Amino acid sequence: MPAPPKTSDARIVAAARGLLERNGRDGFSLNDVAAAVGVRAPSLYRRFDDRAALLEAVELSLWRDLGRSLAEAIVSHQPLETLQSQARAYRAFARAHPNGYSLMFDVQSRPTEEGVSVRTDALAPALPALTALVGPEYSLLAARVLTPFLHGFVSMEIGDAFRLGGGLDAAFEHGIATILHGLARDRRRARRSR
Amino acid sequence: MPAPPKTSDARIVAAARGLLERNGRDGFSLNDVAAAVGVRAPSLYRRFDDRAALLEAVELSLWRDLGRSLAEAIVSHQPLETLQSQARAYRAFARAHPNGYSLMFDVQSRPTEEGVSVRTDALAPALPALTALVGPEYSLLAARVLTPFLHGFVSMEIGDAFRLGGGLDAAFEHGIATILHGLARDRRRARRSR
DNA sequence: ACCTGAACACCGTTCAAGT
DNA sequence: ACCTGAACACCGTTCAAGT
Repeated sequence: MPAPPKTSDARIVAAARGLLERNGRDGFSLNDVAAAVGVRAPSLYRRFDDRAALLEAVELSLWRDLGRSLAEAIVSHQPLETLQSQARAYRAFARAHPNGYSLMFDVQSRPTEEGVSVRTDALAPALPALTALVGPEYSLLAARVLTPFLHGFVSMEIGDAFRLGGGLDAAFEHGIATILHGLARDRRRARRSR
Repeated sequence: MPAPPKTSDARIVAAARGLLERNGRDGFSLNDVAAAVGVRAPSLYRRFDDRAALLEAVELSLWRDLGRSLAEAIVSHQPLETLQSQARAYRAFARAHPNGYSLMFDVQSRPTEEGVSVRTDALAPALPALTALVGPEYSLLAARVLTPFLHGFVSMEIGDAFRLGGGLDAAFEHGIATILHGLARDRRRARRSR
């Protein structure tokens, strides 16, 4: 007999993402997700292998949105200005979705192959400006200075780990400026010594 | 009637810390902790308010150990060398206790007042060298560049987020060098413009 | 004084039964 | 074809009962 679906993968992921953001990782339950899409928990298993698989789908959706934000933050032909704008977009994304952001970097679940490619795609919009700033042979190393700073700063901010007062906006701007200028200087030094 | 305790706070915390490291955050259970110290789960509630309180005690023990590592890493009177040594100690600590480290920065649980002071104490051994490098009025800002980089780098490393190959040791050393030189340069510029 | 079994509410997950 | 109630194992947590 016919039995039309009551919901869809996309609706489930959207509901799960909203609930995760509202209730936090520890308050997230499949019962709530099922109820939010008008279904019972066992029905979710027709579409997702298990809780971890559903959370991974949420994670992928978050990475895609971050990639979109970074692409939209390309505001100039000046690599320095674009990278600053993208750094601000990155921070704004994390502050807008703190629980989602911490899921994106959750240590407990290793990224799958799809996860790896979605992450690579998400950060790709920042590569042209970074390469323009530091040169192609140096961009991977530079990314491994900039990205850790960004991730570390926003995850500490989200986790309330900055406790000694002072404006975080200014600290962030200063950190970005210090790092970007330091990276650009590294390149000049490498050139000179060649 | 007398009833001597079968265990102690310290033994419970030690067992919990070992189990957390072995089984991960999601595999951590009070039943396992109780079994490890020869007791039943309800007995743990005499000593800790709940699961969150026990995990917080584990977290505090980890922060104290990190502080000890950073203090032992003071190897020179040269601030640059000491900070590099401490950065390596920080990374080594995170790699030695990946599940513990991610608990220390877990976004889900806000730090308590005791948590705040233990964190401050843990990072204190790095302050003299940092102040010597960048000057007292600039050390907070500098800490907010260096600490995020350290935390971001090691949490990405632990979470397997560096996927494009290349040696992570070299990337870490390079990042530290770039940031420390950048911070020192900031100070010189600030001096000159005064 | 300290520990425990039993009970409760709530999980994630499976599966046979329903339509 | 899709959904569900019932069941299972496993949680964290409470508490009256044991010694």
